[in-house]
Amino acid sequence: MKLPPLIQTFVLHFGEMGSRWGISRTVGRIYALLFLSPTPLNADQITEKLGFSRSNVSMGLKELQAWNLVRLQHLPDDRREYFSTPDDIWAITRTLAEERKKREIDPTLTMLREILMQDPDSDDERYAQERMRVMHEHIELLTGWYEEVQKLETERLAQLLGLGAKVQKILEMKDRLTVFPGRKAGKTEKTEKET
Amino acid sequence: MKLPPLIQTFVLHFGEMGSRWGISRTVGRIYALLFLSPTPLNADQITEKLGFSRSNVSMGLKELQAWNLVRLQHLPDDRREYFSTPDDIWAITRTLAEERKKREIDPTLTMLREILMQDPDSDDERYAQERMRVMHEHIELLTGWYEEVQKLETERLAQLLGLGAKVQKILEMKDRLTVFPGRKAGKTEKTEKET
DNA sequence: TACATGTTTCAGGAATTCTTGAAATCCCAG
DNA sequence: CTGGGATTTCAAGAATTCCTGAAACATGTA
Repeated sequence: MKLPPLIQTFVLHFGEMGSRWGISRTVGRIYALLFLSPTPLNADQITEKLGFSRSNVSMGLKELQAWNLVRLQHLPDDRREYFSTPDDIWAITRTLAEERKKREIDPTLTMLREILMQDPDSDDERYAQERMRVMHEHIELLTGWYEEVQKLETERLAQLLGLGAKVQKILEMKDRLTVFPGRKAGKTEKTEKET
Repeated sequence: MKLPPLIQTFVLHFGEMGSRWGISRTVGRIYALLFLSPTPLNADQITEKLGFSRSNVSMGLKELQAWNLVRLQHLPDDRREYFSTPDDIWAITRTLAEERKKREIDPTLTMLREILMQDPDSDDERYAQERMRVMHEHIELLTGWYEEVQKLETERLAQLLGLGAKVQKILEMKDRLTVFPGRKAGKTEKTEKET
């Protein structure tokens, strides 16, 4: 692997982190390389730059495609497949969140729903089921919020994140409006749900 | 392993998911068992219920302690160590988020900061560094928001999540107040940052 | 100190995951 | 239809991670 030092550091880091992110070292490095590349790369170029086998690169690219993390395109007068990552970092984040949810959360929600439909046979099971009910409700709350937020335009999302905890100020304001309804109270009090 | 069926399903599921969560099968199962248990359990009880080796349980508990996911306590007149998970699902979520950030995000932020201090030696490096700068800024925005939100009381947080995308309504309201300042505009326009 | 109970360490075998090269497949141009 | 570049599949070897039993260690008690 011969890469400029800055790029190499980044690529190696992504490789090492790969295991913590649920992908392999190879896949992490390929992604990192593509992310930093000003132009799309084909499999042979990746092989050459990273120095592992052609088939390994092929597998890695396949996995990245399954994650929707790379874009495949063709160049004019060239039969080879070129890969790149989206330019928009927000888009990347959205994809990442979506895919991780699909892999890490959804199966658990399904499992919980199935268990909660069954009847407990003992006190231990009754207690366990109650714990699972709480967990299920909690995850639904989190993913429900996530899905709503995922729909926001990037601009709004950035605005929300920029606010940080100042959201609290807004919530407090809303409370005041709800408790002592003013002109705008009608609009906001519908947003009340549970405390 | 002999457990009531509902509990066994949950425990096995957590074991299988373990790999996707960055923990091992063993650790996943131990955690699941503790989560569902109405009383704290000691290592021998866990060994007995899950049916793998005592030392494996010991390792697993050690790892769960490193994650701050289990609480160690002693019972009167008993020298053995008993383990349990916190009752509060919000507390569990906060811990999980904190630890994952520590393992999955922070090292990358550190690496990015180091690279960004260096001078590029070529156009490729210049381009790469620009990509990294964007990534770094983006992650800082996300983690900055996360840290703010992590400080909120659980009640406020639940309120925020319950709102979902209705937050957008509030943001729009804020916009209106900022553009055409009314009585409350002074308070909210300070929260403006970047769009 | 000797003993009993409980916990951790650790080296090696088991299981899983990763990586590779060779062969098979695909697909377009001529 | 054929030739050849491009990609994928696959079985086997390499590397890594997981799990175990035995031994070491720790701690409280007599």
